[in-house]
Order: sequence, then C-alpha cells, then structure tokens
Amino acid sequence: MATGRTHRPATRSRGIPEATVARLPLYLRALTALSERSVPTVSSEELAAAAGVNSAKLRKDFSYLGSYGTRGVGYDVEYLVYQISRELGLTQDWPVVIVGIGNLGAALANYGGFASRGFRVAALIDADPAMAGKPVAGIPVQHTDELESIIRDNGVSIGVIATPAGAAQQVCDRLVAAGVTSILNFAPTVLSVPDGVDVRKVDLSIELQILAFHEQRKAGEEAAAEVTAQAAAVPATTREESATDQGPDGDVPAVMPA
Amino acid sequence: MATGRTHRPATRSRGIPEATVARLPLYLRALTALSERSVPTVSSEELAAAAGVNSAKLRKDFSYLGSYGTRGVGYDVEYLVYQISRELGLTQDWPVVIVGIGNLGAALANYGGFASRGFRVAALIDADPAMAGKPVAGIPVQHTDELESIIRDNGVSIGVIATPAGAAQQVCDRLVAAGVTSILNFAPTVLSVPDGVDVRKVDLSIELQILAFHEQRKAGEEAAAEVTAQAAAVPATTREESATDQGPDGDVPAVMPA
DNA sequence: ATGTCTTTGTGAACGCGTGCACAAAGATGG
DNA sequence: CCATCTTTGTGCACGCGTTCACAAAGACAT
Repeated sequence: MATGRTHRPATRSRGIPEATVARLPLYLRALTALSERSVPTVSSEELAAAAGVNSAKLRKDFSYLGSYGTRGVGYDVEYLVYQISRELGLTQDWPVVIVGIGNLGAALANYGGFASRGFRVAALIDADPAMAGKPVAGIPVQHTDELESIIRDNGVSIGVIATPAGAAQQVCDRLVAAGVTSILNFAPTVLSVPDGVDVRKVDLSIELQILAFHEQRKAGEEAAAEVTAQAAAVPATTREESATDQGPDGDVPAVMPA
Repeated sequence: MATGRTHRPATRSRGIPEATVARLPLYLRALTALSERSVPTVSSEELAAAAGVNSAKLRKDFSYLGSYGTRGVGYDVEYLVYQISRELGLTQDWPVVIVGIGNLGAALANYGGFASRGFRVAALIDADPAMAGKPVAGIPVQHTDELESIIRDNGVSIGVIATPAGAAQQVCDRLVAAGVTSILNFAPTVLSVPDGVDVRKVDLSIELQILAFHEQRKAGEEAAAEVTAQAAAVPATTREESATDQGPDGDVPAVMPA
C-alpha cells in the first residue's frame, strides 16, 4: 500500500467504512470495463474476481450503499456504475492543481486517469521561474507566486504535491491557507495539517522497502531448512550480535534520506 | 493510501505484523534525518512525532524487533537505523528493473529515493524500438525482447511495471516467468500472479477518488444543517430516485476507464 | 400457481491493529 | 547506596475489517 490516511483515522462517514471507500474505485473500474463491453448484469462472484477481492466482501461493501442487486440475477452494471460514481462524488467536476512540475509532476499532468474521472487539472505550478509559461501536457506552467490566486479563482479544493521533500510542508501550508482541504502528497515527508484537511500519501520508496522485506523473508525461508540443524549448534551469536551496548557504526550501510 | 497488498493478506512473517512492516520505512526515514543532524538518542515520543504516529504504537512496533531501547533514555539513533535497515533487507543490494519508460517510468528512473536505499536500477525496458538505446537517467533503455536475459543475468527479483494498463498483465507474466517474485505495479489493473509472488499496487487515480469522496462528504456536512428541515418535507424521492427498476442511462456521467 | 434454483444481503464469529495505562528498568543526583 | 524521575515495554480492552454460512428473495420453468 502506497499510502496511509493521515487525518480522520477511523471516520466511518455516514456509515460507509473507510476500507470500503478505498475499494469502491476498484469496483468502479471493473464495472466500467464491463459497461464498455455492453455486459448488462454481473454477479458478485464475477465482479469480485475482476476486482481481485472476495465476493462476500464485495457484497458487504455494496450493502453499505443500499440494496442495488437482484437476487438470483446479480447487479445491473450501468446502474451500479452510476451509484458508485455518485457516492464517490465523481458526478461533479473536481479542479486539481499540481505543484512541482519535475519528472513526477509532468508524469502526473500527462496521466490520463486524472482527467478521465471528473478530475480536471486546473493549473500546473512550479517554483522555477524558467518553467513559467512552458506548456506541459498542453497546460502552461505557472509560477508559485500565483498559487493563492489560482486556488481561489478556480475554487480548487484538491492539491497534488510533487515537489522535493524540502519544499513540501511550505507548499502544503500555502495550499491549505488558500482553501485547499484535500492533499495528495508524493513528497517523502510527513505533512502536518490542521483538522479538517485530508492528506493521502504516495511514497514510492516505502513501497519498494516493503517488497524488499518480503523478498528477504522469502529468501530466508528457502535457506532456513538447510540451516536449521546448524543453527542449533551456534549459540545465537550471529544474528543478535552485540545487542548489549552500542550499535556498530562502521557496519551501518550507506542509507541516504529518500 | 495508494496501495493494497495483493497476496499474503495477513502474513505476519516471523511475528512482525504487516502494519508494522509498513511503518518501518517511515521510522527509518525519520531516524536517518536525525542521524544526519548527529542526534545520538531519541525518545519514542519525539520519534513518533517526527514519523507522524502514536508513540505507543511506535514502541509496540519496535518491541517486535527486540528490546533496542534504554529505559529513561530512549533509542540509540545509529543502532536503530542499522537494525531497521537489516530487518527490512536494505543492507543488501536489490537490482530492480523498470518496464515501461513513458512519463511515469522516466520519473521513476530519475527518482532519487530508489537508488538511495539499496535499490539499484539494473535496467530500463520499453516495448518501443525507437526508445532502445536512448539514455534515461543515464541508463540506456533496452527493448522488451531482452527482458528475460536481463532478469537472469542480473539476478533481478523485483520488477516495477509502469506500462499502460493493457500491457501490464503480459509484462507481469514474463517477469514472473523469468524469476521475478516481487512486483510494484503502477498500471491501473488487477494483476494475477501465482502463489509466492508479491504484488503491491500504486494507483494514482484511486487516491484522488478517495479524496473526492471525503471532499464531497465535507461539503455535504456543511450544507446539511440548513437543509435538514427541508429534507423532512421532501418524501425522499430526490436522493433514492427510481431505485425500483432500471438505472437511468442518460444520467450516467462520462466516466472513462483510467 | 407452484416448485426449484440461483444469488443476494447479513448475522455472527474471529482476528488484527490500536491505544490506554501501568509496572519494570535503568539513569541520574545526592 | 538509595531515592527519584524518566522512559521503555507490554497486558488488556476495544473496535474495525474480514470471512463464513445461511436464510430470504426473486427469477424462471413447468
């Protein structure tokens, strides 16, 4: 998982659990694909397989939205697409600003999935004066000085931060002060925001580290069988070495801040 | 949250809960920052604040790794950096391939956080023959034909998929067949993999949709107070309209597949 | 109209994750 | 050496999320 909600830890809004909300976009995507293939109805079993989840979980998720299925038949694809879209708030237009037009910011500006679900890139903002006016994904980059006016003029409530870590908190503060209440943060920093502001985090480095952990464990388990007998002989000095006083400084690997 | 583990749903590997593993990189980053400022020790309270988590949670997380703290003092920063790095498997070198060198793939190749924690970009792979040989982030792009040999020659076990959704499953299958056992997927698709292969997903579109949901709810709550009296008069026809037979087709918003 | 068969919707049990609150441990000062 | 004070490590309870398993609902054929 590349994220973690920062605020509103267990806010089950109007009865819809957070975990369910996180899966609704998944269902929506699968349903949209079915809709394009003109499939009229789908069973919970089929849809669950397409979305990669348990069918019981899917049914319980849908039960929070209401009784939209027909027993013995399944769910009407078009109707469900509409209901989920409405529940997620995708029936309205969401202007979004992207701050920090480096490699990642440019990639986000070009990302089709943004524009395709009601999200409209209202502006691209960068601190580098040399970037100003340069078009990225057909949209001219604007300077940070205009951040506040852009937010207000376009009624932007969602901001995307793709700046270096050092600039993220400052940008965040300005976004919030200008009226943004939801932030998607790609910078590897913990953002502090006032109550009422939602922050979601996408951290590429963290994802890889989690994969590395499991990868290491897999490698360890493979080797475990042959070392089991040997491990019994060794008095556990190898793994837990020198946990007594001070950590070895020379052994510390070259770990740099992401 | 930008991800969701696909396989190994609740695998508490060697006793370390999945939720804890997901937070270790967060602690590591905060600790590395302290280390650079030559801070010798840190209390759970301070570190928790820096990582944006509860201090009790942090202490419990560390207790899974062992008793590395000193009561009345706190944790030795350098030692903890080393222990967490080792636990996460960052003391070894992880060669990584990135498949799909579009905007996003290029951004990933240039992303500093990859190389800085033991992850080495072993190769960039793209299906477009025109890209072959072109250097991105100082690394020449190679053609998809060479995928298998690259994986085997470099002993790659972690693959990053940044291709369009349509190509993702096929790329995934080839990666897995060639020996990759951990995949970080940026394509908006559900990947199916055999047992033993870990998939983590980063989905930019989903993150925005979750934010939109909360944003909509916030807006709805603001307006709720003034509409409460009015809502009582309206016989609930507005919200749940025509939930009887068929969903309105004309009303369905223009939702495209991400 | 009635029976059968499919599929939904949900009650209930279970397990994981979180946070409180406190006892144990050890540093520090006298 | 003893008292005090700080901070860790953890037992415990609670709540959310997941899954099972089944009764209710409705389609469909006869």
